[in-house]
Amino acid sequence: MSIRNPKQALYEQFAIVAKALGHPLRLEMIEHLAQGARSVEALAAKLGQPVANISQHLQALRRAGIVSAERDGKFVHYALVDESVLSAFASVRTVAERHLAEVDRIVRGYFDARDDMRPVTRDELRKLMRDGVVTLIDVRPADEFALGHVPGAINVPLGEVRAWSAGAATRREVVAYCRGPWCVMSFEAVAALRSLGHSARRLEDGMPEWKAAGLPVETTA
Amino acid sequence: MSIRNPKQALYEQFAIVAKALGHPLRLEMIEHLAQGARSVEALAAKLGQPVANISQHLQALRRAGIVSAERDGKFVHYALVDESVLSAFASVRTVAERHLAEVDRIVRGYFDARDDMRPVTRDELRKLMRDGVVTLIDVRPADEFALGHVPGAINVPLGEVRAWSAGAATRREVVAYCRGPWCVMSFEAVAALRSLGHSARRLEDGMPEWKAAGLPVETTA
DNA sequence: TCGTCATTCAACAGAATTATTGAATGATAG
DNA sequence: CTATCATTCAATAATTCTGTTGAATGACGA
Repeated sequence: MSIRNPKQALYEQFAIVAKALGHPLRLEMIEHLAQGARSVEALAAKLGQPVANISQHLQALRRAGIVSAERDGKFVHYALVDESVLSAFASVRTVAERHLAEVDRIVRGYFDARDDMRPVTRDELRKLMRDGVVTLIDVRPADEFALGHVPGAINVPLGEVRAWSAGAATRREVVAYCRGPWCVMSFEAVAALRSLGHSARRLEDGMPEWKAAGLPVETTA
Repeated sequence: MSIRNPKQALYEQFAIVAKALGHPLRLEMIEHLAQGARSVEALAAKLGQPVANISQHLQALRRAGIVSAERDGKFVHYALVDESVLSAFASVRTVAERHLAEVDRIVRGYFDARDDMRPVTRDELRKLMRDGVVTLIDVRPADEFALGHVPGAINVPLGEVRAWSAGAATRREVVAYCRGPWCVMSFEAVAALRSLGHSARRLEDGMPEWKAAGLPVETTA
């Protein structure tokens, strides 16, 4: 190990990146950062973690070239360096989905119990939106919605779904989306809406994927 | 940490996969396995590592759903479960190449010193081969060559490049490839051939990428 | 300048990962 | 059955990773 040839040195660099992805909290942080830049404190609040812990994990991600930091007054805003990070996240997820039995178990035991219908694909959604036959709700918190959402979507944060649905016609189908294919909030929203007599489905994935597919994104200035 | 919601449980599963990729030796093992299935002993010999160490790393990879094991008599052959692993490897590598300054340094300091010409792309190579104007050499060991190589390639393991080149016309351009874009052997082969007066270039990547692109592969039964 | 606030640092204990060693297992050949 | 061989297991020590705590830094506003 003392003498390293250039090839091993490269593998070590690649391993730094993979190792940085190898912690559940850091993966969750990446999914949040995929929605847009965040300050340390904001991230910590989202994840319910001590600020110092989040700060240290962010620095691990920065050393791995996964996030970039930009100081803005008192705050330091962290953001994903580019979409290659999401692509790495996605391929790791693909391996896990295909080959880890435990993933199957978790997904079947929790998600499917609440969502027995096929999710809506992006293409389907675009057609449904063009035809004006569905209401699209973005169940993420307002700040994330403001930073970028699917054109035509209404922001209904998860906690407000019940109240919002009271004023919505039950005959019109609702499509819900949030942060990504495994984001729990859209599952919860769909479950709540169904229990209230609405017809509801999930979008197959969420905002970062929508943006990554090159589809238009609307922001609230 | 004691109570985990399903979302966190999923992140933990994804982290298992990423963590398994987070070790230089395991990455090197994956690159070797991308050439085809290998026994524990064969892998250990290739990497110059104790068998027990390789065995343990293989089991770590197996727990992460990255490799599969198949017993054949006394031997256990390990193989990558599917191409999703290579895609994960590739995206991790992409992140590192784009954002880790150290990768730049290593590549510039070592590889570029020996290879100042553009590598040949896959499409270019197919045209050159169709026109019959280049000699394509596969500088991997014979066993890897036998398991699958680019049609029309000649197997010239790295150690035999010098001897082989003596009998080859220096006027005909040589293209060399090996295990992948960072495989050292093709760089070394090109450097050796140039120092002997040949015109030589590297293929931009190697065998697993060729196969992954859906291009034809020839095997020696 | 001072106080406040967001972030980082430093130090610590507990946990996990790693390479090594030697013994145990499982399968084949004689 | 026994010997042999490939692989795995178990135990160990060294190292690294994690989360927590409290103090230090850096920037802003009064």
